[in-house]
Amino acid sequence: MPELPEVEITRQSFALAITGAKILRVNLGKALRWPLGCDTLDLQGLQVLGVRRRAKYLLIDLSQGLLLVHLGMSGSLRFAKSMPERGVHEHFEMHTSQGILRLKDPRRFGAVVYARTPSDAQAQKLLGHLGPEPLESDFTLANFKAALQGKTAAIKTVLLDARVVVGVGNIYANEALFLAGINPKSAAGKLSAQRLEKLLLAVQRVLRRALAVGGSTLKDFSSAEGKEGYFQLEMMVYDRAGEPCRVCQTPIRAIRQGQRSTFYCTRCQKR
DNA sequence: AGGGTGACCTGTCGGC
DNA sequence: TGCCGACAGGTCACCC
Repeated sequence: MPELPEVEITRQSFALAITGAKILRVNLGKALRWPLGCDTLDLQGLQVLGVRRRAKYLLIDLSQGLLLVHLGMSGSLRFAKSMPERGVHEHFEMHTSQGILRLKDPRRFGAVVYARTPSDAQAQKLLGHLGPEPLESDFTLANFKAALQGKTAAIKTVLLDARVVVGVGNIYANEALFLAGINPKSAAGKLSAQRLEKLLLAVQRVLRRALAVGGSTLKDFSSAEGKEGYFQLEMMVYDRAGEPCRVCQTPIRAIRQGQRSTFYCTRCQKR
């Protein structure tokens, strides 16, 4: 489900409400991708200082250490004063003095990991290699160019590489390439500076737009308050195989790249 | 070192 | 109706 816009919308939807809360009790369901990294009792009594985002991770700062939350492919968080009984796919639950936080994740590719310090080994493994935030000032043309230098891999695949830029997943990689008029199969290292700049701006534009409309709700994404997103209504190519291009009417083509679906317009994205 | 693949896990959907 | 394969918003580990 979640790429940068969905993760950021999730963050915004509960950060204020949970800040200042005391952790009362934590319950776990089935195993997620990685173990919590501490006893649930260790979290009791800690206070939530705030919620940040790095790449597709939510960082819940605590009075001691922090929780890294990743939504994987199918995860969503919910925060509310009270909730019905925990469902089969709700594998993490945190009762606090200000409400209950729950992670629902049917596929269990997501995770909640406790890091006692920023240098925690698991935290380093997950966050240490991450590249620039696409909507922050370190995502510059010079950095982007340097990251793609000499790469022969297809630009679509490279856009999904978190060392190059974080937060861009399959939907927004497809959409950004369309906006930039770039063929997803083009070798990343062969794109001119001018075309790279177009792509950089397209990545930012598509992410900002998705943020503005609450993210994409394809199947079941919603914010921690239960609000759905509407970006799916504006998708130009993603999941539109065979449908007419919204610009030139050419049927959208679907191919596989790196075991992921790619969608593009053969006329608007020639090279 | 870069690039490609398999693995993790559950649910859903289309085709026969 | 039922079964089976393909595929789904991610990313790490491993191979060459």
